[in-house]
Amino acid sequence: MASIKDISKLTGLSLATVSRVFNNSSLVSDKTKQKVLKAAKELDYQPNMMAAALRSGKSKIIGVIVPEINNHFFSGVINGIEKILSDQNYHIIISQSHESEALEKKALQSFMQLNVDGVLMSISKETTDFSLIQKIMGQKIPVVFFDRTPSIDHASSVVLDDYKGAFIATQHLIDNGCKHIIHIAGDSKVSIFNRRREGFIDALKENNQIISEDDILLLGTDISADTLILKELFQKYPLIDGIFGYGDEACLYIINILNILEIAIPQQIQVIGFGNIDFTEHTSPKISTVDQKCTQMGLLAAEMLLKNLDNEQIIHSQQVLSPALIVRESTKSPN
Amino acid sequence: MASIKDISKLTGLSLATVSRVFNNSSLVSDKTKQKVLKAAKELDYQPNMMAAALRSGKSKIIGVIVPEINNHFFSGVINGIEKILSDQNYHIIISQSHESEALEKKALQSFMQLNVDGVLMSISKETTDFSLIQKIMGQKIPVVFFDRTPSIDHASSVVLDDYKGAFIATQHLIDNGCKHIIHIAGDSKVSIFNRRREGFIDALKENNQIISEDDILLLGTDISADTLILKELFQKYPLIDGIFGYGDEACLYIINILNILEIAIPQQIQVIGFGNIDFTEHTSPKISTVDQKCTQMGLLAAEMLLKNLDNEQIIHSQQVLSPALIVRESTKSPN
DNA sequence: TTTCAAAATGATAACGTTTACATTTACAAT
DNA sequence: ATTGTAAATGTAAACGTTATCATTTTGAAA
Repeated sequence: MASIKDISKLTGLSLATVSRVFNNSSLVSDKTKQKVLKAAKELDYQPNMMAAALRSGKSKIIGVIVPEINNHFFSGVINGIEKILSDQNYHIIISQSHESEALEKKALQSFMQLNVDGVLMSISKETTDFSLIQKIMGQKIPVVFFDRTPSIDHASSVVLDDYKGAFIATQHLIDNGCKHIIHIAGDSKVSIFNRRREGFIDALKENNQIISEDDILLLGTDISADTLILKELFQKYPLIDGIFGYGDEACLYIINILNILEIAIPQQIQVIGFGNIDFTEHTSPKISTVDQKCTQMGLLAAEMLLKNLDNEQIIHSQQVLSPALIVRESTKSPN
Repeated sequence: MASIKDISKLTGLSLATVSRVFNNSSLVSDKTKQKVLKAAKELDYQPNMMAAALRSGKSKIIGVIVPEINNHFFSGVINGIEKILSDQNYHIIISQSHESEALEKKALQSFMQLNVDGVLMSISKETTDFSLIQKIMGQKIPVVFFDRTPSIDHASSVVLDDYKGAFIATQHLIDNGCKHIIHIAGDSKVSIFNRRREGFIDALKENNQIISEDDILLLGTDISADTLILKELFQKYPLIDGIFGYGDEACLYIINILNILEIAIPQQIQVIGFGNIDFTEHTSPKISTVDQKCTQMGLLAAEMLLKNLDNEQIIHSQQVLSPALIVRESTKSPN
């Protein structure tokens, strides 16, 4: 592999000037610049990131941690992140926490050894100890959280207004004439799922609808058991006419159960999800849902990080994105 | 950040011995080893990968390129890769080609600048020029391809027997009594989709079933247009009783259309897919499919790479995995 | 005690950059 | 012609490791 030294020899210029060319320093004449670039091409020179990183202290690597890459939402965020950072010649290293605090810690350790210039992350469900994250932040490495944020002061973050998303989804069902709506809730360890639940409850309250304990269900483990649960619920409350699921997968699952119970969607029961995952467009009926703006979240998080990479002092800011209602076939169109 | 130098000062040992401790060299006494480790803990020492990589020429980084991380199959492979490599203290850097030759090239360039020790990749649909890949292989950097392999001599690879998978899926339909099966084909630029088509054709031939041009369709762009196409096809050939889709998403799409056309699955038409993506278990009916052994593919590819990382001379080998039939509700059970 | 090999440690030069500082060159102003 | 200043280039020391070679220590055998 050719190095800067070889270019220096070939052109007769010093190491410093050659280096300056690749860092497009202003204090190098156009003539020598061309000479260097020509030699570089001739020798098929590839800059050695490791050496540059070692010397400069800047690795040009950004570490990204998500719970699972195989998740429509997170991979959408990653796409947004890539769009911004690869333009700025940053290398991105993606790690998965698989919702494990230990794996998340391991990834962060790895990032520190690799001397990443910044971190973008969505914390795992399990994580309760933020000391390592705070240590990294203490070392003046900018960190931006997206979607799932830790309870830490002075943290930069981009999140979705999950409360609002749940609220507009529920409001949509109410506007469509639903009088008795139930909610399939997500893991209460995840704060965003709790906020969706709150949005659901408040939308009902604001419309003077009554909610009982029975109206919020945790399903998704065993389809035959869950089918029975729902069947009994429908017998107990025959007026149920709307379901708001905490996620699109949950809706697919519920729709499956409703099909088994031979309940017509949206005629008898209207169903709305959360996420706007690709498959919602390909199911029958197509699922109404709430778009999470994943790509935009990635773009914003990356931009926020970039600002802190350039600036000397780190500025913390919190951004909240508004979700968008997507009406398809599993709910009626409001008149 | 504490360095090896600080440990050296604190313990009074030379840089060399301290370094040896972290590379668990055999020629360092147990006593000094403990002393060094204690000092390391005290100073919260984190080895600097960049420096080590620069000096040793080994970055301990493996580059992985997949077309899309948001794809059940590829993310499954990545999980397999991670399992093997993170145990061996390798850092994994994942890039997406998004099926673009240019982005794939960019990722490879990036890998070279980062001095990756090895590459695991599945090439993009678009890629026709393998010169950069060959250049990397020429530099004695081991490369292992998975799933989608280039037409290159002396390449290590792990692939699925897509032909066999298509064959057993089709055979399953025939065993279930299907007399007229059609195939929803995938992009002919992707060789694995072509092999699936061949497997389909050969299974029919072997069972003395007749195939016409009409029996292989390319759908998936416009659902109302495709509904019309299928409606006309079913009118022309009322005996159609089986559909083999090149992928699970295609099946979801087809099932959606069959629902619109009010055709019963599997009573009137049996449907089988390819991939065993999570959602196939949550649809109604649950989709019969072919498992692609994605995690196992990742495990094997990573192991193959590891062997070549240790060995001085690179040994090329090709491994072919056998797919497994998964029978669910969209096909009948064979008697 | 001496001898010698093996085990353990040390000194030091790399690896390929960047960068502070020093030097040279170019060229306008005197 | 001389000076002064800015632009361009050069020198050399770092960055934190590893690896070669040299040196010391250890401890068993003679």
